[in-house]
Amino acid sequence: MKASKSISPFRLSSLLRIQKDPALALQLFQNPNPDSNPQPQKPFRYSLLSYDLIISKLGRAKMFDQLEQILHQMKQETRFAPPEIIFCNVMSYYGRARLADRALQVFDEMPSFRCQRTIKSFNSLLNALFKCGKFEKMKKVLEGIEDYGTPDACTYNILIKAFCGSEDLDNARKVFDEMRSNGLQPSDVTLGTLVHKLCSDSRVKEALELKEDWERVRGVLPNGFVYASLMKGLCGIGEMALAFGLKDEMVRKNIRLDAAVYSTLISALLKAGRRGEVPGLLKEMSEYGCEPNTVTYNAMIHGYCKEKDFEAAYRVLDEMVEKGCRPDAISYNVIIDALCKGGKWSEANLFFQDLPRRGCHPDVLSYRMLFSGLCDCGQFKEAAFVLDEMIFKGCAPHYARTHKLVEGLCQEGNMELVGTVLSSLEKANVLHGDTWRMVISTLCKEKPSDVSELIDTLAMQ
DNA sequence: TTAGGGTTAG
Repeated sequence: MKASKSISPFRLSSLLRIQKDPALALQLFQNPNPDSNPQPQKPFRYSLLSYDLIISKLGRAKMFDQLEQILHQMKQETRFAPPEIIFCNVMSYYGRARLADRALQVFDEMPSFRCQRTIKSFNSLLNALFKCGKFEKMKKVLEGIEDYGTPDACTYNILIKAFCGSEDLDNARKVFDEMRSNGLQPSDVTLGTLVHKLCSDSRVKEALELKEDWERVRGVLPNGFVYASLMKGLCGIGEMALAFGLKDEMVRKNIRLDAAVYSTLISALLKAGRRGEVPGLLKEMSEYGCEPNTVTYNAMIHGYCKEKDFEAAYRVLDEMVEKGCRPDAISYNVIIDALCKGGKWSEANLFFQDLPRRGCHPDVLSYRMLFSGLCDCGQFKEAAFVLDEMIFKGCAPHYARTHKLVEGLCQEGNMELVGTVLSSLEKANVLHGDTWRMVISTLCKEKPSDVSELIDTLAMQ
């Protein structure tokens, strides 16, 4: 039998780059020569690029345990010292996943990878802590900033964003002043942060003035981030014509239009009942070489669901898959919520059960929406089943809904299921005193003999 | 993918 040729490190990185499925990419990384005959004697020499690619794929897919394994493997490599950017990215993934301790751990371990920490990785850690809401830890980390370099524009932008997010505009202003006194010019990123904050506080007029001033006085050219925030703010106060005017301004000034700008406008059109204008906008988007992404499709799904046009929403979902754009939890949650609110609880339940086949794992909101919908539709048995599963998956339900479920079951006289639900809630530590009192009061009225049995059952859990 | 925007609900 002819021996098959082993894959080269270069070939592996090319294959990893085009593999969209992170699980398959990991399989490929772990076993780059599955058909090799005989099996190679020497261990595979992974390139730094392959490490970078697999780490980014696992990070984006939130496959953190596998990512840690790859990091551990990379630490054993003696042929190279990994570049700082890999660790910056990993901290960024952990920040987005609200895993502050893991981000801190990565930062602490960088020297053991023979990687020097500069202000760049310091900024990544700072931003990860901010995303996790760990403001006290941010302060503590900032005390040691001198060990890693001088704060740069990125450091200041993170701090401005953090103070804006915690409504501490005085400190945001102080950081801004310090940035300038240290000779650093505010950038389009700084502008984007401030405009976003003003718009989310409904101070759209001030945001527009700021954008004009910065462009005229400081020469800061607003980018797509700035425009998308302004457009959303304007649409929110009913000034859609002005929002569309900003899009024209972007074209005039040759500022790159992107999917976020169009997603904002499509969402606004649908909220305003101007569905007929959406296809034209999609066509224009395509003419500017800009493809719809998951957010654009989600805006359409939401708009069609609001109109109870579920067929159109399903068509968008199919189109996404056809075009290689992966639906996310929001795509599905919007449909589940709308089906429930439209009384189509059975269809919502079936759709929910179908999620794993569609390659999507329900999140806490998927469970809460279905659970709430089933309670609202009076489908208490189904709701109890979903509750059990969501608690098992570690997703906490809202008190008002669980109370309504138990109340519904009490009214139906299904005390056996009440017992099961109460023990599930107790196990998840979300059994509220009012719910408990309501059950006891119902039992005392209807079946006093069952009270001690229920207490015994719960005591045994 | 060291910093900034756009889609769901609550």
